[in-house]
Amino acid sequence: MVLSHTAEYSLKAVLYLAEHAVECPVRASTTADALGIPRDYLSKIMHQLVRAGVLSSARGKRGGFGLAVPPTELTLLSVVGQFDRIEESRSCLLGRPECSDSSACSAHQRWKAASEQLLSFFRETTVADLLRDVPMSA
Amino acid sequence: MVLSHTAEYSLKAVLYLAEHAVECPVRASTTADALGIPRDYLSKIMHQLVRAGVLSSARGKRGGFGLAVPPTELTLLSVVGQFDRIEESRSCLLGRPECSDSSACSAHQRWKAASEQLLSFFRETTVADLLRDVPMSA
DNA sequence: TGTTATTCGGATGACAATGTCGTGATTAGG
DNA sequence: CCTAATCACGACATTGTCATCCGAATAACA
Repeated sequence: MVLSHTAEYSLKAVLYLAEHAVECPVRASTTADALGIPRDYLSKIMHQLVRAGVLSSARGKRGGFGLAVPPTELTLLSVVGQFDRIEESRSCLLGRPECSDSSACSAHQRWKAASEQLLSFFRETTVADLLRDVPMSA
Repeated sequence: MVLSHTAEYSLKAVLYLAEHAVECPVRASTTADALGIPRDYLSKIMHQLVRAGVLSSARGKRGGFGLAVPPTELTLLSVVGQFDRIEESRSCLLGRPECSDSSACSAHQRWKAASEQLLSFFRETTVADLLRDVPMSA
């Protein structure tokens, strides 16, 4: 519910590359097979991450994908945000444009707290944080 | 992002009815026009809420829709949950089935906190809570 | 230079979410 | 009883997401 399939795939792939693409680039098909994601679709997702500056790619015989940013500086938002617009979580749950801190509906405070916490999770957690102790089996 | 269009429509409609359908039922088209929602689509959504026991309906000349449950006892989850499966928010952000409190990835704690807070917002907030002081202009 | 492995990226299809339409069932009021 | 108003509900159209296919472009290497 929170993340689309595409966004979840992108996050899994980035984590996989952070682990396996430290020396040389890793092919898209290798990544897709390891994670159980459709090859051609993941390829497209990774390509989009390249254009966003998150991944780097190399064509040709020993080509593949790798991180373009150190894991400690790569937030989950910069990955997932390419596909799901989680920043634009409405300030008002009901889409009222004028709902704000000054002119708030009574849900505003509680809703803001919940949505802000979700957003800050993606904004403050880095890829390195997710690699501490887990081998990312699947 | 958090709610689908359908779920957001349903919540808006319920709040509108909670305010305007206190005496007599309110027509679907009136509600749709007031909220800027496609008429026939909202009609379908409200009908689904009737079958779920959230709304009551009356056919015929002076028919329309009204709440079937007092606003103080109607949680947002019971409305929105008819359309979006927000309860099944994955325990692990990456869909790892074995990720749990005992076998947790390093994101688990923070992710759990954020998603739990979101869920409890919908589970504990009632329609009455959202009506305190706002006229729900749009 | 030619072959091969790989990314790049457009064309296309499957499917679900969203939105529209039309017909029938039910009720109020003349 | 008749008519207008309204919900009930399935059929259809549109749009967006997810996924596949295939032909380039590119680079390593013999």
